[in-house]
Amino acid sequence: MTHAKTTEFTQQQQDLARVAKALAHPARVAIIQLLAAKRTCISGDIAAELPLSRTTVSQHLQELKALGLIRGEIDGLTVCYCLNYELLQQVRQQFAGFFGEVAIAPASGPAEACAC
Amino acid sequence: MTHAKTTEFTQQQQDLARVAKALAHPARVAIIQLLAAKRTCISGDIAAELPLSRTTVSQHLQELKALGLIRGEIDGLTVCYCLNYELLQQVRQQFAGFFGEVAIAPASGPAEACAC
DNA sequence: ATGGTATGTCGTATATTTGCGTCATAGCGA
DNA sequence: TCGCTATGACGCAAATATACGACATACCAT
Repeated sequence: MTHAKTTEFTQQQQDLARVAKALAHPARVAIIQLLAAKRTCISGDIAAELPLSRTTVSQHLQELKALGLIRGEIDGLTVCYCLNYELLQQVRQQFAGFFGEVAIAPASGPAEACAC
Repeated sequence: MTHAKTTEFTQQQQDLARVAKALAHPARVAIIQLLAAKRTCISGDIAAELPLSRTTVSQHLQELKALGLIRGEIDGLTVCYCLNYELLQQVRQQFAGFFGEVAIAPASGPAEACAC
């Protein structure tokens, strides 16, 4: 009985893990914050603000874009990256739901054995 | 000017990335949800519910414990794993703050060039 | 003590992530 | 047209994450 594998992970769990992974690197957190703070969202400008090479920043941008969290529109020579606020709101709800389900102390639940 | 590295990542960004990484795997999301749902939080029981070997689940538990999100108390032969609700609340606030800063559409900001 | 059970640790193999240099592409201006 | 600049794509190396079997430990019941 030591390993049973009765259930698979739910879609909800996989979705949450996917978006969490997008935030699992300081560079990507910083990129999102930068895009939220500044109006000028040019890829090159972003790279200049981060302690990473332009190539690496571009990769992180692609990852965020693949998830749909940011959008990139070509504007002549430069590329304009912007946040996808609709999806961000959705993700915010996703996290809020998770923490609402998980972060509330038992308080007045049924008695249990575990005392920790 | 292509790579400048003017700033480092802030502590806030690193902290958020660290907790996000903890949620970046479906197994760890599932573990937290299990601990929140059930009162019986024995390591073996947890492993039986997941499509992973007991060893792997134990590793994920160690990762969560290292971050402080869960606590493990030895109870005779078995180990009682419980959520650290205080820290979870803190993390919830951390995410709420991040999304509050980032997920709100500009609406009536100063005019900008980018139309996407 | 002895055996059985529940758990963590270690070593290892594979997959993924991260970071960056180099190249290719594509637009802009002289 | 001819460079020049901004940017993504490709390939590679190092680091990290993931998964698991085999072993070690510790506890309980007999």
